[in-house]
Amino acid sequence: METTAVPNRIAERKLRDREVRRAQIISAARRIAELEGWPNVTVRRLSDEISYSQPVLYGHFESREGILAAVAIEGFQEIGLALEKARKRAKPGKIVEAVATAYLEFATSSPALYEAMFSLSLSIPFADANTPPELRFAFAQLMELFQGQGSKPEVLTELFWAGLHGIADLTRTKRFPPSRQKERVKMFVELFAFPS
Amino acid sequence: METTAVPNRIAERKLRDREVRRAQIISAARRIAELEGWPNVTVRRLSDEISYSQPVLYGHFESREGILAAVAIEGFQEIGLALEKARKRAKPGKIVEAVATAYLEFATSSPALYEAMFSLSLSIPFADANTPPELRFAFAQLMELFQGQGSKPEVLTELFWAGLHGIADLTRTKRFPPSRQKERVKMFVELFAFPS
DNA sequence: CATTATAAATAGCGTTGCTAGATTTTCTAA
DNA sequence: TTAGAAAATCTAGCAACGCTATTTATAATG
Repeated sequence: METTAVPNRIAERKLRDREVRRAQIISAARRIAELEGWPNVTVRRLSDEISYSQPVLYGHFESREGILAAVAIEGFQEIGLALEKARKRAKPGKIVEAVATAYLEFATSSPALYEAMFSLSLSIPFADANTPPELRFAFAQLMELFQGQGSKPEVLTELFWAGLHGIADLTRTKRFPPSRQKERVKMFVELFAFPS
Repeated sequence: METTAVPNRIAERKLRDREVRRAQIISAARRIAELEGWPNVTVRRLSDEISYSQPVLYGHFESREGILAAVAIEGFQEIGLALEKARKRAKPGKIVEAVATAYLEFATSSPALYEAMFSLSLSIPFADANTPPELRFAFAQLMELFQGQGSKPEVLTELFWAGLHGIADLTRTKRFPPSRQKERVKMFVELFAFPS
């Protein structure tokens, strides 16, 4: 019973090490992307950051795109939690405003992460059975807002999401001047606060 | 008077030829992008399509990105015209709906072009003095819709644009199922039809 | 300790955007 | 008409990219 127990502990340690390294890769990718942009997140650069040779990365991810996809999923996890927190802490009547603000705050404070989630065209399945739970959870937070009222909460949620994403994306790509952001959010919230 | 007239005609012809080739490059880029995606639009591939060597392309554009930027500007020109047409032909009371539909129709029918305009992060200046006129014109078409009513037509226009872009982008990247598109447009238009 | 299994590194392939330098074509002027 | 200048174009190659077959080093096993 001990001759098998030792190999188990070793195997477990190896697994832990693997996870640590995987996390390091994702973390390095995020950091570089946020500081220097996604084109600077090369496989060579990442292997340098974690002090391993390139092929090691391919033991963790299928391809460079796989790394970006992992970052994106981490992003969906985080935005989901941020939206949930905003929704639960908001005063009644200010819920829509709080969630909208949280969404845009997330996009503004981590533009490269937001870019990975939406703009880099990664092949993450969405509205089907293989959709990662992190994505479902994030979308569910938006759905909560329009659950009671109206006849088509799904469509309304989609429009709310589309509006927020549009603002975030056009701001991120410098189409919108950041100066009017407050006004924009105010008017946007009014549109969705009481959709007769 | 003739010794100078002849060189002029030659110079003019050369200029015409240059323009033709420039247009060929842009056209080939659009075609390939729409059929095979932007990653397949390589400088080698383009030089092949126009039957010239690679360096010739760099006599027309500063870089590969410069070619994509030219495609994007062509796209803004076209969407501007499409929106204007929709606005002018629409029945009174149906103007917002007509423009919204035209916008989404444009994005759906030329997804790669739309991607070049918005998703590929090209450095086209926007809200400053160097903004290309094609962009100003396109945005002006949206502004027309909310000119009379409300106190802040600019902000309202931005929100309308953001909403349309959000729908277009999330549909293009498979976040939204195309099935509910009609419903989405209907509800979206209602939100903006009478913003008290 | 010898052997086997596993983990990691080296080295290199094919492709990319881009460009210096050689070459050809075109125009100018004697 | 033709020699020389100017302009246009091509050839060939660089550095960097994603990715991988093969070799080498490390670790676990009997």
